[in-house]
Amino acid sequence: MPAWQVENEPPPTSTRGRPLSAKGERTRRRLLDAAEEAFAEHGYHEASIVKITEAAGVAQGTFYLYFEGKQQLFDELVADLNRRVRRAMSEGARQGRTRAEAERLGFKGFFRFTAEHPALYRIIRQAEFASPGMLQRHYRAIADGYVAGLRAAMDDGDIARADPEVLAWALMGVGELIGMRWILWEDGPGPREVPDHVFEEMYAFILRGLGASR
Amino acid sequence: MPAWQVENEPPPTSTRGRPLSAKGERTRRRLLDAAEEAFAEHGYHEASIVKITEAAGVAQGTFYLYFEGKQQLFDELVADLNRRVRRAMSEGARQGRTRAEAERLGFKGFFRFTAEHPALYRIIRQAEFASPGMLQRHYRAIADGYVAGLRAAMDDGDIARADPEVLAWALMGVGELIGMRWILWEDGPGPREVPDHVFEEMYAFILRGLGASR
Amino acid sequence: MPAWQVENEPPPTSTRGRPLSAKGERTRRRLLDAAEEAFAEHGYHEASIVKITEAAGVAQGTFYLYFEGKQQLFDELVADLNRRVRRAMSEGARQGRTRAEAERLGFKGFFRFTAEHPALYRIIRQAEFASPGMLQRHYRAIADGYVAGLRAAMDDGDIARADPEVLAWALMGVGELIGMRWILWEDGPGPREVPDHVFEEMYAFILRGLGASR
Amino acid sequence: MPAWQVENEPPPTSTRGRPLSAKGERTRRRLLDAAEEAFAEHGYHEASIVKITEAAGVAQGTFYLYFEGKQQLFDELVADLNRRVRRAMSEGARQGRTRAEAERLGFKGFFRFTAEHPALYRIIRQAEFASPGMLQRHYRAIADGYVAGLRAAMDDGDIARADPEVLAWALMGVGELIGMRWILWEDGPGPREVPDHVFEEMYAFILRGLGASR
DNA sequence: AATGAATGAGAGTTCATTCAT
DNA sequence: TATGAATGAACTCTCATTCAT
Repeated sequence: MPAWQVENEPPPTSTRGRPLSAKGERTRRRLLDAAEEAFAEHGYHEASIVKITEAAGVAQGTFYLYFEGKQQLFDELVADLNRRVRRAMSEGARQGRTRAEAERLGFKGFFRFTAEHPALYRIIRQAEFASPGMLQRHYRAIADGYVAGLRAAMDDGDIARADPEVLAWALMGVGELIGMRWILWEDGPGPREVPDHVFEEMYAFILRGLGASR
Repeated sequence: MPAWQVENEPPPTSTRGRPLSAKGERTRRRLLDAAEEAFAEHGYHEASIVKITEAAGVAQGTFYLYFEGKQQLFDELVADLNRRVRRAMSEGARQGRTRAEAERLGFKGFFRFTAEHPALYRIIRQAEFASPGMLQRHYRAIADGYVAGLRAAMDDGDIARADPEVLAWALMGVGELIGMRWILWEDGPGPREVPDHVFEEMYAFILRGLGASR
Repeated sequence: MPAWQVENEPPPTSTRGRPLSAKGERTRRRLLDAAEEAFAEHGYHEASIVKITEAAGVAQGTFYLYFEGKQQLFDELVADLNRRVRRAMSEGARQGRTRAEAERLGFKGFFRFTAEHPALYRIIRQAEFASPGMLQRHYRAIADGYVAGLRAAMDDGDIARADPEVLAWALMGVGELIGMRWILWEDGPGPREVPDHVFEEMYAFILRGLGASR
Repeated sequence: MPAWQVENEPPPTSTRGRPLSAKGERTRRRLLDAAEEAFAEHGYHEASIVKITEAAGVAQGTFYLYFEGKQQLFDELVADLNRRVRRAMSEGARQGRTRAEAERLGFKGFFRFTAEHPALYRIIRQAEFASPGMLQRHYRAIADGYVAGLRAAMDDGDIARADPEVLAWALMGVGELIGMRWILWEDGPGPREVPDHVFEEMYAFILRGLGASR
């Protein structure tokens, strides 16, 4: 029941389609990291190629050896982040010995990831305009994971029967706004997780909402 | 208990101190409407002043007679929309004869408004970068309404005791993602409300989650 | 028999379609002139918008108030030059009292124009790649004028019967390479016409070739 | 009287002084061929080194082992094509048993070559800006061939006395525009020669124009 | 002999904003 | 109150060329 199982990603290639040398792969990674930070800090439009390449320590032209353009880079970043949250959620869930525990840890995984990568939120939210297709794919992929988990839980009688699609989006919404409020907008230095009591209150709300037998 | 009661602020009707003539007010309104549509359709950056003034049928220079710049226009739009959703929610709530009914109708009001003004979502979500301060104010104002309502309901024993701040953000999250999924992303022509069964499933989830006594 | 009669051109407008103010028309003219010179001197690709606007004494952005882009400017220039050569040829021809004289003066008109506007050659020849469609239109329009004139001359028995389309292109070729050799490539300052004896030798060749009765 | 006899220059086969190995020569040839096609199809500026090396199947850096730069490559291509047209014309002429026949076949040779190598036209015409010096040399070399042939014909009384330089450029012009119109611009697949009747009409025009005794 | 990652100047174009009218 | 021509900085992207391997 690692509901958000992540497909294997293809090895990175250059714009011309050739596989990358070790050095090339390093450069590409530097660009991706710089871009993630720039997009998260300034937003899609203000994060210029100049800023990104400067931060990565390469020339402007170099950028186009590894990405087709700004848009494609952004898309790739969204896909990458999506893969990574889902992996974080799955890995969290896998730790649980009971299903109930697994679900709980999946949620925790989500918050832990967003605490460590606030860029997730900030990049995803821009996708509304910068890359609408990717945005929908992102939510869809997470929703699918929830739907699968919820359906299994219903079949086992762990939670009340209800439309899992509706519940899935409700759960995502809860996670999204709680995370936004207590992780993203909490200032001060360093990564910060959702405070325990907030998590507990939220999780209690969810369990009751789902009609959990326990 | 119109929880999101809107302060009776006068709509801004002056520029550089001088009050606006009737004609001026009309021009200003045309610009605001054009901007709302442009921002919603193209996003903050792609919605250029040229596009906006063209749609409003005025010259580019005219724009700067009514607004200090693009940013200030956007801020004003966010504030305006915020006022309008809150009024829609309050008005919904006011129709209810019991508190339970009021809450339910408040929620309905929110969905009705977003169905009629998809611009709300699309503009709010951009505010993350285009106007971070306004974004927080927007959510804060809605959360405050929920908090007040929830607190009252707890006091009356209608729902279980819990941290109303957490619940408020959870509820907003549910509304946001359900609306996004079933209003914003549902294509086809014309405004479209959340389907009934989705609303019911969602609302049942919420009631259970809040521990509503019925 | 002004065979290259020129259609009336529409009044110039701005990019947004509005008719131009007097000042606007002056700016537009300055840009066109600067562009003609730049294209003729440096060729399509080397003639950058920066060079053109600098020569015209306006900012880069101003360019786009009057033209959609570099390509469209170039096309317009080709159309403009085409119109002007044809007018020069027609006006030459109109001076002649007999048809024979008219033809001769039409040819003279062509050479006079190219002497005064070497840009014609240099711009037309680039059109091969910069704007293939315009290039064909240019030659076609001139050829049509020749065909009409030749047909009339055949009907009157002034020249031998032959395929006028072939003859037209042959005549254009003669004019083009003679002009290139003796006008364009002749250096030294100032405009320079084809030397008299060259013109006479060339024209004798043509008359014989056409089987002119005298 | 193979008027356009080509000097027996050895094809260039060295770089930086060192003679080329067999493999090197093959690579160099591949680059030249790729370049001819690229220049003909896209024009000087659009034919990038990337496109050329890609088409040739070598790395970008390899290019600079064989050529000093784009410009020099282009010059060499022009020289090469010039040599080849002239050879084609000479070889055509050599087939003729009488001078008259030789001249005619020389012309035919020109058209046959351009039919098989439309790149000739397209590359030459770009030379106006890409390599002005080469352009003049190209026409000069062909004109010289015509001049020699015409002078000989005049001495033999085959054609009327006239300035051979003027006639030479007139003839080149005729060939150029007829070829452009009926070879280059005739679409459809595959190489295409000038239609017979066009050739005949054109050639009759030329013979009359030259005052050919036959 | 060959590679291909890297460069950086320069291209065309957009756009918020100003200001003389 | 309204215009719209003009600005110029900033943008994304291309490309001939170099050079360490």
